[in-house]
This record gives sequence, C-alpha cells and structure tokens, in this order.
Amino acid sequence: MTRRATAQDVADLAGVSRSAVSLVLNGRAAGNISRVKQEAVRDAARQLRYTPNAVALSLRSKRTATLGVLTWPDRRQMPLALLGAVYSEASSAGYLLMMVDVLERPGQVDALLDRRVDGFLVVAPELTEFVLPEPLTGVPAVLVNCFDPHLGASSLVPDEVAAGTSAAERLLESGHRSLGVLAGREGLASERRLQGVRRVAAAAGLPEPVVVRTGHTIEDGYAGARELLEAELAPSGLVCTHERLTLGALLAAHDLGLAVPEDVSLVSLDDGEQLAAPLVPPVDLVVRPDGLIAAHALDLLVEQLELDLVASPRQLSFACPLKPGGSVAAPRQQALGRQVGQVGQA
Amino acid sequence: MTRRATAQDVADLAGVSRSAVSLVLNGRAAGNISRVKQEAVRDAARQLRYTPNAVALSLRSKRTATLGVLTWPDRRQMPLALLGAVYSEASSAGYLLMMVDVLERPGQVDALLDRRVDGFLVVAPELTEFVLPEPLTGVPAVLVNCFDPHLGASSLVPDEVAAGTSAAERLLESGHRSLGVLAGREGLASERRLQGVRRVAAAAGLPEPVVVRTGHTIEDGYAGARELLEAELAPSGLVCTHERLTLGALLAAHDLGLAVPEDVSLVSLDDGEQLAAPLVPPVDLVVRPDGLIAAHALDLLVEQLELDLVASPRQLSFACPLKPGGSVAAPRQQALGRQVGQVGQA
DNA sequence: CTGAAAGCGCTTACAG
DNA sequence: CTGAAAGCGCTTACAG
Repeated sequence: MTRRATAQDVADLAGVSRSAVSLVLNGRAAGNISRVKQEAVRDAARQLRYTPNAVALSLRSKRTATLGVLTWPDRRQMPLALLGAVYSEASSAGYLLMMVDVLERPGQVDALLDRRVDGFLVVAPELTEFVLPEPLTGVPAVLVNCFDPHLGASSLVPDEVAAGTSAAERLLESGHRSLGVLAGREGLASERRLQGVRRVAAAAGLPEPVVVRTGHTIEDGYAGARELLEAELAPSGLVCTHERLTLGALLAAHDLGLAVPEDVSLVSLDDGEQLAAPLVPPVDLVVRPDGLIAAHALDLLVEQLELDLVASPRQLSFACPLKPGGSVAAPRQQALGRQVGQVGQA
Repeated sequence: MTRRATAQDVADLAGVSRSAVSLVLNGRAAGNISRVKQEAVRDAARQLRYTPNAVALSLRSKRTATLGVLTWPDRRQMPLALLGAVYSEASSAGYLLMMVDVLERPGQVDALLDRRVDGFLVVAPELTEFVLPEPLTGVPAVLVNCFDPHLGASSLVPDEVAAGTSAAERLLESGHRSLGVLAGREGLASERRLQGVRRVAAAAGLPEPVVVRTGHTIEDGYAGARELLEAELAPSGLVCTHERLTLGALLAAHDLGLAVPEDVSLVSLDDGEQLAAPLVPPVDLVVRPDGLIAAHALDLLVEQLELDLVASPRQLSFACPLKPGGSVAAPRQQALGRQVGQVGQA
C-alpha cells in the first residue's frame, strides 16, 4: 500500500498549519481561516486524495463506528437473513460490523473489546436464551432473536407462539379439522411454535393435533411426514415448524402420491432460508420480519451509543405475518376417507 | 462501558514507569527490569484486567490485524460456505474480518481503507470476473471464486469445467448414454459446468446432451426438469448445475411419478447451500472444496502481509471431488422404452 | 537497571 | 485570523 497522505501532507502542500487543515475539512473554518487558504486546503486535500486516518480518529474520539456482532451457526447454518438485515441497517447508520462466531471462538469477544467496538449485537440463529458474557456487562449490547434471562441487555424476538397460532389458523380457515405438526426436537422456537398450534386447536374445540418431534434436516422432515401421512387417521393439514422440515414433507407427500394442496395442505414457519416459499407449489409461510427486527435493534443500540447511556433493558416482541402461498386448500371430504397411493419408492 | 485500564494505570499501581509496563508485558524485560518489578507489573495488570488498546497499537504499528472482505449476494444468497471457511481461516491466522456488500455499498470500500485494514479478500457467490476497484490497486488483495481479467490480484477458483466433467462421468460410469443438463442461464459457473458435461459426452461418443437453460430458482429447476423428462426421448441421467435446480428436478421427477434413482439418475454441482446432499435420496454431489480454497487464500494473503511485499499475482485452480450419494443407478433397459406416469398434479 | 521523550495521525482548546 | 501545544494509548530507541 503506497503510503497515504496525512493532514500534515495536506498542510505542507497548501502552505498552512495542520490545525487549519482539520478546521477546514471539518467545516469549522467559518471566521477562522481566510477564504483563500480554505480553498488551498481543499485543493490540496483533493489532489492528495486525503481522507483522515480512522484509526487516529478513533484513538482521539474513543469511537470506532464499528459494532461487534456475536453469532453462531445452528446445524451448520448461520442466521443469514437476520444478519443481512442487521448489516444493512448498521451500514445506513454509519457503522461497520465485525462478526464473530461466539460458540467456536469465544475469545474473540475480547479481541472485539480490545479493538474498542462501540457496541455489540448478538444475533441468534434460533430463538434461545443467551446469557451476556461477563466481559460485556456494562457495554452497550442488544440481543436479536435471543434474550438474556437475567435481563443483562435489551432483546428483540419474534413472537413464536403467535407464529404457530397463525399457521394453524390458516389451516382452520380453510376448513381443516385434523392437524398434524412436524416439530423440531430442539430449541425454544420449536417449542413455542408447537404451543401456538396446540392453543388454536384447543380453542377451536378440535382434536389434539398429531405431533411428530424430529430433527431439523430435510431427511427428518421426510421421515416425520411419512409417519404422519401414512397413519390410520392422517391429518389433512400439516404445520412444519422449520423450512427444511417442510421441504422434506413435500418430498414425502410426493412419494406417497399425495398432491399438495389437493390431498394435504402445508403451512411452514420461516427460518430465513428462503426454502419453503419458492417451492412448487409455493408453501404458505409465516414470515419472521427480519427487516423490522433489525431496524429496531439498531435504533435501540445506536440510541444508547449516541446518548452515551445504557438504557434499562427492554424486551420487544414482533408479530410474524402470514405470506399466502399455494399449499393450502380445503380438505377433501372427510367422510370419503382417503387412500394413500403406492407410487414412487415406497 | 466503564473506562478500561491503560498502561499508565498499571504503571501507577505497580509503581513503575509506563515503558516498564510495556517491556514486561511484551516479554522484553529480560535483563532490563528487576524480577520484583516484573512481578509487580504482572500483578497489577492482572488485577486491573489490563489489555492493550488495539486502536492505539494500530496507530503505532500501522497494522490492524483486520481484513476487509468484499462480497455480494447472488439471487439473494450470500456465499455462506465460502465466507464461513474464510472466517475460520482468518481467525486462526489472528485476523478479524469486516465484511462489506460491495455491490450494494461500494462506498464502504473507502471506509475499510480509512480504517486501515491490512488487506482485502474478495469472495464471490458465483464464479465471475471481478475487476479490482481502483482504490485497491497496490493494496494486498486476494480474489476467491472470482478473478481479475487484468490480473490485478491473485485469484483462487474452482475448476468448474472439471466439475462438470466429473458429474457427467459419474453418470457414464453407471451406464447412462443419454444425458440431460439443467443449466443456469447466467454466470460463468453454469457455462463452464455445462462445457464440462458436453466435453465428456463428446469424448465418449455419446449423442449431444439435451440442455435446458433456465433461471436459478427451485421453480426453474422444476419447470426445466419437467421439460427434460416429459420429452419424447427423455435422458436417463440428469446433471444439474446448481443445487436449487436439483431440488426442483427432484420435485418434478416425483410429480411425474419417476423414482430417483430407479427411473432417472441425478448428479448435482455444489453451491455451498447444503441443499442437494441432504435430500431424499441424498444427491450425488460434485463438491467445491471451500475449506481448501479458503486456507490457500489466507496463506497467500497473510504471506503478502507479513513479508510486506505484493507478490506478482497468481491464479490457482482447485479440483472439485465427487461425493457419492444415492441418486445414481444404472439406467433402465433402453430398449424397453419408458412411460411417464401421470401421477400427482399434471 | 530505569525513566523521560518521541512519534503514530488526528482534533480541540489555547495563546498570539 | 493563525500556529503551537496537548493529548488519545501505545512502543521503542535513547539518555542517565
């Protein structure tokens, strides 16, 4: 890297002092520096392509305009959609991000602290508890898609129970009376989404939904859906708590010769992978509002940074709207019963 | 953030000078500082949890131990696998990363330069040309999954032609003689992968593969595969140039009542989404060696940084190994012909 | 063996 | 209207 120009270089070229350069370039020249010299400074700066060294600036101002992001993958998957939204909001607010895998490399939290990032964002791949690490106490931080049980920082989370509720209601509204749920075995998100479905069924006086608890892979979804759909009294509508499960369920339905939505209806919850919505048919999706969550997260954090006060932690919850697709239809006449076709690899 | 201890604080507590603190903590105390004072310094540092301010360090050393990463999404998808591998290697080498969406926010390249990152990594979501931006000339930089036609920097790319070749050979070895290709409409990767397939077919004296050029979504794969599989002389083996196309193809096969691999064999190229391999059945995959590429990229860059010389640009190409799945089998007897079932939604 | 000084590149009071 | 000085927090020659 050829050495970059400093304020001194500009001053020399313009024939003024270093402080004059600073004044002019920061718009504080009014009534301090003569018009002629102002122009000289601007010219010199342009000519040398001068831009202040942000490191020096940071040392002086004690601000880096940089945020630390603590995240981690869940089943090899980073919370990409959420991170993207966070990045976008941070950029707009003038911050750059340093991301760290806090599970794999917890020590890097200290590296971030040493570098004097202005604040922290914790972005979880799945709703979970997250106890703020000890070195972060007193440091501005906001939790996204996770929350601190000890209330060490503000948090923003999707309302997963309501999301499950919406999914189930979508099926009810189309006339389904027997619901099945393909639910992840782990994690708060699975738990709450499932809870939402159950709540709706109970409130509507429906029989208990049939639930299969399973892993979170496509294969798991496939196997779980077969179990559900091959049962004696197979449900007519399925809620899948995770996108990859939905994908597996669709494959399973096909293997069983069941058409979606004619033979079985599907509603999926969103994990930000953009996997369920662009399926064939596009699956009805309860969407996590990543953009909204990220925008509020940055508002909250930036406010703390600019006012230089650590606000008392708040917990914000976000509704998840339903994005209609083509995977829900009225159930076939219940009375007629239904035969599971024996097509494809049985 | 409660004010963090400085070297001065440690010196005061230990009753020595600031320079003594620096010497001791940097292991240069030997024969300079008395044993007693050394201990005093260490104690004080521990007690105050002193850790040097990396910003001040950077101002002095002109190194930030930070790398700028230029990347961008392709069809809303970031090159996650590659970025993850790059992150992991960078961490191991002691570097933190600042990532920037260079398409959406090209101005942030300057922000990175102002912050004096030590070097740059450009990580492309799909093989492509990438002309190094003007402000980066002379700055240590390495291109990953892309290359500069003007040779402005070293680059590391997967051998996409050979990847296509491997995919096709996989089918040939199982006895397939009629190949179909579902190929993305855009991008060098599609082009080269397709070229690899064609080359194999030609070399083996097979008929020209039937090619459908299409978009890159799951729906595109679905539609394209139907076109291919419903044709008069449908191919017995399919190569899909992208994971999402593969997914669509599998759905299409199912809708047509074709079992994989009994009725049609499938091989996919890898885009790092981990979508094709965990399918049901797991699809045979030609894998991009992200870990290897990332490791070499960092070696190349770190070498430049530590030797402080900008090496003359090199172009490295990486072979993509085949990861066998369960989606390839010998074709049905050609002579018998085959009927496309009319199951599912036609 | 130890402390005072210089300097990395900035900006902001503070004299003149 | 302008320049010299201090200070952000470090480390490394350099005197004593």
